Amino acid sequence: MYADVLVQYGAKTLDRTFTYHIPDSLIDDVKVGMKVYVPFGAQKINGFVVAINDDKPNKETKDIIAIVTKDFVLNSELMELGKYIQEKTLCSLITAYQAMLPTALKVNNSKEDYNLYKNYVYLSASLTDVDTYILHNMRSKRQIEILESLKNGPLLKKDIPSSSLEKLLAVGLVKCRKESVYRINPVCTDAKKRELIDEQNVAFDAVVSKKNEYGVFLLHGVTGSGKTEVYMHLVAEVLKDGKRAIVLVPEISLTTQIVKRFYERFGEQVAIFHSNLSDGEKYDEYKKIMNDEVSIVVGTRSAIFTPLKNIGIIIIDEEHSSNYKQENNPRYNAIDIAKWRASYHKCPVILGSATPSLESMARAMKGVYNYLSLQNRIGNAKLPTIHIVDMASEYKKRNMILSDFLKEKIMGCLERGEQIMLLLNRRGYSTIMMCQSCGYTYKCPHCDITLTYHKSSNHLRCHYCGYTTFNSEICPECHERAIRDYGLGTEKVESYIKELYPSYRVVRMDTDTTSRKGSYEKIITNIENHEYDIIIGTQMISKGFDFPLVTLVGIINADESLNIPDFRSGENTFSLLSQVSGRAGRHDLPGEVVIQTFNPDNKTLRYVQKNDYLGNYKYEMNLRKQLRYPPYYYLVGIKVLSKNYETASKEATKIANYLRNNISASSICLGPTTARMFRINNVYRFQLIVKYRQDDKLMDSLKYIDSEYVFNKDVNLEIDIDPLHI
DNA sequence: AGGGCTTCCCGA
DNA sequence: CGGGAAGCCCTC
Repeated sequence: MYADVLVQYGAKTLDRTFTYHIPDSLIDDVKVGMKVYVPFGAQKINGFVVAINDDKPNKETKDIIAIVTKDFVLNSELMELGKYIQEKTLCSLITAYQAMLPTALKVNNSKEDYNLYKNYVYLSASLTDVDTYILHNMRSKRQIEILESLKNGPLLKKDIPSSSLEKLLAVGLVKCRKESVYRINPVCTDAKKRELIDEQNVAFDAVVSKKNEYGVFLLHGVTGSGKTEVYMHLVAEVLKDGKRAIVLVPEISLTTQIVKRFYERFGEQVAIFHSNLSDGEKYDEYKKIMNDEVSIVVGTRSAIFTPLKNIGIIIIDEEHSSNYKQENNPRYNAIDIAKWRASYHKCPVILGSATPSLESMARAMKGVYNYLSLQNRIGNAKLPTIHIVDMASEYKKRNMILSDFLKEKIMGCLERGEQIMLLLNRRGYSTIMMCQSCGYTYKCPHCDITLTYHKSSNHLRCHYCGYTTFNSEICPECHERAIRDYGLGTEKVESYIKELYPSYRVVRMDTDTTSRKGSYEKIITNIENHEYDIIIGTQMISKGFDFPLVTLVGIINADESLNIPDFRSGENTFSLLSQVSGRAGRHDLPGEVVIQTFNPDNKTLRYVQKNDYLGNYKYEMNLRKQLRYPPYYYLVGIKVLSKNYETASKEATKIANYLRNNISASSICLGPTTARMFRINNVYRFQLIVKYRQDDKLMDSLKYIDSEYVFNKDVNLEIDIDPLHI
């Protein structure tokens, strides 16, 4: 027998199988989807079996040396899915499989055992023998106590004093046993099920009536309308049929609150899966899923690849989030994967959002998706009142961070003992360092970007290549002592707020304060317990949070998001601001939102103020139509990278010419232009954009140019199909 | 990807 | 002539 094996390296040059002979000793054990150890040239490396057959190949073969992980096999559904990812994202097949596997099981990983073991002590003699021993040793109180306890089940070795244990082992009454245990053990607290109300029931029934077929539902529900409760009811319904469910959330921060609710309701039936788990934890959860010990997986993007069988529903919360798209190879979108898997299992996909992406909404309008809507907040809660403040006049009053209006609102809130959230979508202290005298700014010598000031270490750092230099107060250009920081970061806002409200408790939530394991959960608990009055944060505070005492949301600088030069900036700003506004007044207390901006008449902001999703949708759709952007056109982004400026430019032009001759006449190829970051780490970057509606030639043309550069060491290509940013 | 074989360049 | 870096090619 022979096995077709993919080798562990992701290089495009190796994107094909190699055929190995399966030695007799392994013939019964080698299976498709297994990791094997093989000789490869002069090396010995890991490979991944994708097919087994018995025709002898013309070429000479070597023997598979060993099986790497005996108890792990990728199932046939996921083997198929890998091919889809390869086809869809133009990555090598092994890259697709690698992306689907947790670190512990990745093909290039040779560490064998990720199990966590505990030592147990258990009775190894008959109860009669034990009781006889007890009768004869009445003075050994400690030993008797242990034996009595062991009658009810094994104990942890570490809980037994070693002197007693040694004695009991010696007389042969007990034995030790090493057992693998799970690191995460949820507890079901039997939280009582909340009943669904009117709109929720309509949505629920609509999905249930089509629960045994593939279909996509867009659940458009305003913030606070109880989407999560609908998800939970749907999951419960699916479990009743003996099927299973995947629930995706966009970021780790959101898993915390949603996982808590799923644990409370479904307990140990739930596995959690996100990249903040340790390799061992992820391995454990993966194992639970693989062994059919759980029925629900809650997690971020990568959770879509977990080997859950018999899936009855896939739910994607906050479906508009850009986090579902992976920004490096393979550039897949979890929503596409969800649709693929749902269609494989013939079950529904639920896309939930308060601000659906234009793509999803357009599909719902056309009837491609089933449209479901939740228009009202639960209970008495009303949507918050939104104010827009013009910062131009505030700057004249020297109010650089907070307007008088927002200060007034904050004070009122603090006096009433309520909580405040302030959003600023930029971490760090300040954006740029500039000389006030000559206008010099610090730039990275390797990249096309200004350096960011980090106050705590007094360093200037490039966020792309990591270049770091000391901050000097003297301008290297004109030698004046006039270097000043401009622009706002969360750090700066935090120190300003602390100065302004010294007797109140302030917390900052951004990647810098939440990166340590557990710190995130801790901050959330502390906010829930009202140990903080003011919460300052980046967009991570915008989604999903439900704190009853938060009644005021302040957006420090709405222009930050509005000014990003991307065709999606309007859409993204609308959803960011709507989402964060939705944090205010979710329960009995009414909420208010203050948006600070230099563009008070901006259309997007006005739609946010009126809470007019549909108005914004129509406005944006009109722009997209005129500019031929999604959802009217599909996009492909192609980046041409080279250390040599001329080479990059020349090759990009060559590719553009090739494409113009080899795509459908209705498609458009733009460029080449320099990419937005035209130099990163001394690599020059040119960019092409293809816009198309339907193009039978495009994929083959892309594959062709991709293959043309496989062996080119001076030029690298990055092809992004359906990019979120260009 | 990475190891081995070939080539090519420079100092002696 | 020899060593070492650089390029090239192959891997079942």
